[in-house]
Amino acid sequence: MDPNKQARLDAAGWKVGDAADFLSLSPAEAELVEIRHRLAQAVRTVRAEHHVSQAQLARILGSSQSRVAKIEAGDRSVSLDLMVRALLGLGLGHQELAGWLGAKSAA
Amino acid sequence: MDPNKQARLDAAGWKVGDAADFLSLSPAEAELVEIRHRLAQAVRTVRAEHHVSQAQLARILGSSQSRVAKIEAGDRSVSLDLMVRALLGLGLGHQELAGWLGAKSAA
DNA sequence: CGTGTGCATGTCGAATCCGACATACTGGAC
DNA sequence: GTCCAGTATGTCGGATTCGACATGCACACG
Repeated sequence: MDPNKQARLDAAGWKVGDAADFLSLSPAEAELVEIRHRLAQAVRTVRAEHHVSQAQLARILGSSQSRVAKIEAGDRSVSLDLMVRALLGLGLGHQELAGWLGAKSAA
Repeated sequence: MDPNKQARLDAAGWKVGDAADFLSLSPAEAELVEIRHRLAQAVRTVRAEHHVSQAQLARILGSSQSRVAKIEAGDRSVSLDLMVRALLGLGLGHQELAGWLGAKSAA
């Protein structure tokens, strides 16, 4: 979070934590959320780099545009399986996948 | 594959390919198989290192021993989600997960 | 020998996730 | 302004995956 914003919120009497604090997630649950978010970002980024529309990716996956939109939105109805299949469909291998999982966040 | 073994099979008139050749999988399908195999291995290895039984891990996950066995066997009825949740339940974070995904295989 | 612990496999009803479709919102071209 | 491609959101019936349980096998200990 932007330190300036945090300072302002502090001054206003707000407690500042992350989503895990707020929802009281276990460490494992928080990690799963992080992973889902990273993969969702990866799909959106890689797809854009390849100049592929959601509809086109959907065809590659044998799915529909709406589901691709949900993948990138991190919708609750989307499993890790589908996210990973989307990335593989975009041509990534397991090594590159590991890169998206493990790389430091752009913050 | 062990080069010696391949040489022996060659001598016997066998064509030697990998599972993807045999089943004519697309690259993406082959990658998914690879990923599932790596995660299954990771669960078995990390669990053993922590001296945790399948039944104990099952309790951590809120699941049953039989499902943990299927996870480690790479059973078709097990999703990537469940495999990842198992690893997170064993205390791994997304970085370590990426390590298991991306590390070079022991061959 | 019997007993206990750990792991594997098959099957079930219930829960989740899927593709598909309808629909709505956006931003750029004309 | 009207279009249109791209994206987002909600819902549905059917497919997949879930936890649970039963059961079998192997191995160690007594």
